[in-house]
Amino acid sequence: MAVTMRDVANAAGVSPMTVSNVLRDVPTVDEELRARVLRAVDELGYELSLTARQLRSGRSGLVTVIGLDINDPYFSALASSLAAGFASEGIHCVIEQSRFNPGGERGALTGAHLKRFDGVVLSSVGLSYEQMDSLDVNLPLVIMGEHEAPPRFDHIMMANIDGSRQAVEHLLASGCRRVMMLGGSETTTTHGMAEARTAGWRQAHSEAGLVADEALVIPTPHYTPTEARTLVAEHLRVDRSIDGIFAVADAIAIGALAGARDVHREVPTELQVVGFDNLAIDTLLNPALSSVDPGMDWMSQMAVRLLRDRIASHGAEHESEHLVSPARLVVRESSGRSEA
Amino acid sequence: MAVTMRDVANAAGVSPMTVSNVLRDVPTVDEELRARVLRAVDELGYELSLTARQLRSGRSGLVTVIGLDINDPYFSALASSLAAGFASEGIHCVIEQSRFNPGGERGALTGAHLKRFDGVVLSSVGLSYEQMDSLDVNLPLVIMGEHEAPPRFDHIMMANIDGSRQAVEHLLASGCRRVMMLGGSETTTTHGMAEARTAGWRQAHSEAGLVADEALVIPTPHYTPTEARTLVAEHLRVDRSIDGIFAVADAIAIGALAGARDVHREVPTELQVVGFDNLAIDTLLNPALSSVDPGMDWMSQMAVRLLRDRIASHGAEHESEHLVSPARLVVRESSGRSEA
DNA sequence: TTGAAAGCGCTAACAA
DNA sequence: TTGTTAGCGCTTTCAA
Repeated sequence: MAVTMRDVANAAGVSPMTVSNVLRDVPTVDEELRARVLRAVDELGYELSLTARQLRSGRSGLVTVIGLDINDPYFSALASSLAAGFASEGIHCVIEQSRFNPGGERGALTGAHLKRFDGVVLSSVGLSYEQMDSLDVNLPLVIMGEHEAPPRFDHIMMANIDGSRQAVEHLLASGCRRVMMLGGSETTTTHGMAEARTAGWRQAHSEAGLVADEALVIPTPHYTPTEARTLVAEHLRVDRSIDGIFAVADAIAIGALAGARDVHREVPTELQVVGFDNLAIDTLLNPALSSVDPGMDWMSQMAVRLLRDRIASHGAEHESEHLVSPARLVVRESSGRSEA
Repeated sequence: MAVTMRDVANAAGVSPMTVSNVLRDVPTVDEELRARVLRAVDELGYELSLTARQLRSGRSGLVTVIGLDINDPYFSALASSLAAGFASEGIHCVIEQSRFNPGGERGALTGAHLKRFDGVVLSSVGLSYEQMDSLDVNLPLVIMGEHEAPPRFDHIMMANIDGSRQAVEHLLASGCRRVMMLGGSETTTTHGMAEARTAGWRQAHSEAGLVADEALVIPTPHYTPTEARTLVAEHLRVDRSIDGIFAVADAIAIGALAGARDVHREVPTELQVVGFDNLAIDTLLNPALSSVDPGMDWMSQMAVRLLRDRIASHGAEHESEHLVSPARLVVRESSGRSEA
C-alpha cells in the first residue's frame, strides 16, 4: 500500500539498488540516473522506511538521552544542550524519562528498547550504582552524572566535592558560621551525589579550622523545591543561629529562598544561600542565586564527541573514559555579604 | 552474532512461532511450552528485536512528543505530564525538539522519521500555520497548541482570549490603568497565540469601558526571559505611568519581574504583574507570580486518550476533534492590590 | 494448539 | 557504474 523503493525504481527505470545509492548519497551514481530517481521520489511521494533500513544495516541514526524527569530544570537544560550538540554533528536525538519507565517490562532502560538506538547518554540522577551496574547493553553508552558509576562505562561527571568546597568556603569567608547542608547526606559509605557534596561542605569547614555540625545536614528525600521550602522554614524557625544554606541543587536552593521568605529571614543580610547547577533562572530570581557552575556545556560537548566516536568505531574495544568537569562558583545577590 | 528467536526456539525445542506467541502473551500457548520458552530466553539472554517486529507488524509501540525546545519550562512540564499519561496507558513515549530538527533533511518533522512511531503529539509553539498545514503524515497526530491549527488535525488548545481577558480584567479591577501587553502582537490578521492573548487584553479594556493604548503592546521577538527583562526595564524607565504588565507567558513574566527590580519598581505596590501558564515555579518566586492556569493536566489527559484511540482504531476515518481547555486565573503576590 | 511458508522494505556483498 | 541475490529477525497467514 505504501510506496516502496521498488516502486521508485520501476518508475525511474533503474534497480532498487540505484535508488538506495542515491538516497544514501553514494557518490558513484551517474548524474542523470540520480536526477531520474529524485524526480520519481518526488512524483510518487516516496518516503524511506527507516525501520527497514535499520533492520538491514543495523544503524538507526538515532541516539537517546535518558534522564529521570524532563521537568527537572537541570535535566532539561542538559538534554537541550546535548540535543544541540548532536544536531551539529548531524545526529538526531530523542529524550526519554526513566521515571515511569524503569527497567520493568517495557521500560526505557531495557536492552530490547535500547537496541533501537545507535547510542545512549544516561543521566545517572536517580539511579543507584547497582541499577547502572546491572545494565547489560551492547551499544555505546555514556553516563553523565553527579555520582560514581561502574568503571566499565564511559563517564562524565562534575567536580562535586571541589565545587561544594568552593561554595561553603565562600559562605564561611562571607561570615557564615552555621551553614545548613540542605539535601546533604550523613552517610559516608556510598558515593552518591549528596554524599560527595556533603563531603565538600565538611572539607571547607576543616580547611577553615572550623568544625562542621552534622546536625546541620538536612536530607531532602524527594529533591523537590516544595519539600525544601517546608524543611527550611521549619529549621529556620527553630534554630535562629543558622546564617547560611548550601543546597545540593538549585531546585532545592530555590525552595530554600522561598522558605526563608516564609519565616521572614532576609537574604543575604540575615541568611546567605548558595546552590549548585547554575541554572539560567538563577539570574532572574529575587535575590539572584549564587551557584556552583558545573560546566554543563563542556560536559555535553564531551559526551557528544565521545558517543559519536564510539558509534563510528562500531564496537571496537576501548578503555572507558572518565572525565571530570571543573566547577566554578558564581557569586550573585544571595550570598557574599562582605562584613564578618 | 546476536541471539535470535530461532536460537531460542531451538533451545526450547519449539518453533519460532511459539516463541513469538509466548513473548506477545498470546493466550493459547500451553503452559509447559511457555515455561520452556521463558527458561530458554533467560538462559540465552535473548532480547527481542523491536526493529524487526516493527518492520513486520507495522507497530512500534512508541509515541513521540515534539516541541520547540525542551528547555522551555512550559514544554518540559507538558512533556512530563504527557509522558506520565502515556505510561499509565502502557505506551512508551519519547520527546523531541523541533528546534535544530526542522523539516529539513533529517528533521523531527519529516514523514520518514515520523513513520518510526505509532503516533505523534505536536506542540504547535514556534510552528506557523503553514508549516503545520504542509505536514503530510499518515499517522495519528494530535496538535496541542496555543494557536489555531489546520482543521483536519485533532487539536487541543487553551482558552487564550478568555484567559487573557480574565487576567487583564483582574489588573484593571485592581486599579491598573496602564497595562503593558508584553509579548503581544499588534497584527490582528493571523491567529497566533500572541494575537489571541492580545485580543483578550483589548477585550478586557473595552468591557471595563476603557480604551487600550496600542502603544503598550510590546512584542518579544525571541520569547526569552532575558529579552523581556531588558525590554521591561527600558520601558518602565521611560514611561513611569505603566502600572501593570500582562505577559503572554510565565517565562516572559519572570523576566518582567526581574526588569522591574532592575529599575526599582516595587511589585505589586507600584506595578502589578500577571503571567500565563501557571508554572510550578510561580509559587516560589519573590513575589509569587499571579498567572492564568491553562489546565495543562486536562489537556494532556485528553491528548493521551485521543491518540490512544486513534492508534487503536488503526487509521479508520474520523472527524477531527477540537477541544478547548478552560482557563482560570490564579492570583498570587504579584498582583491584586485591592485599593484603586 | 503448534508449525511451515512467505515476506515486511531495505542494503551488504558480490557479480556483471 | 549498475544490477542480482540474499537475508536482517520478526509476525501474518494458513495448513496441520
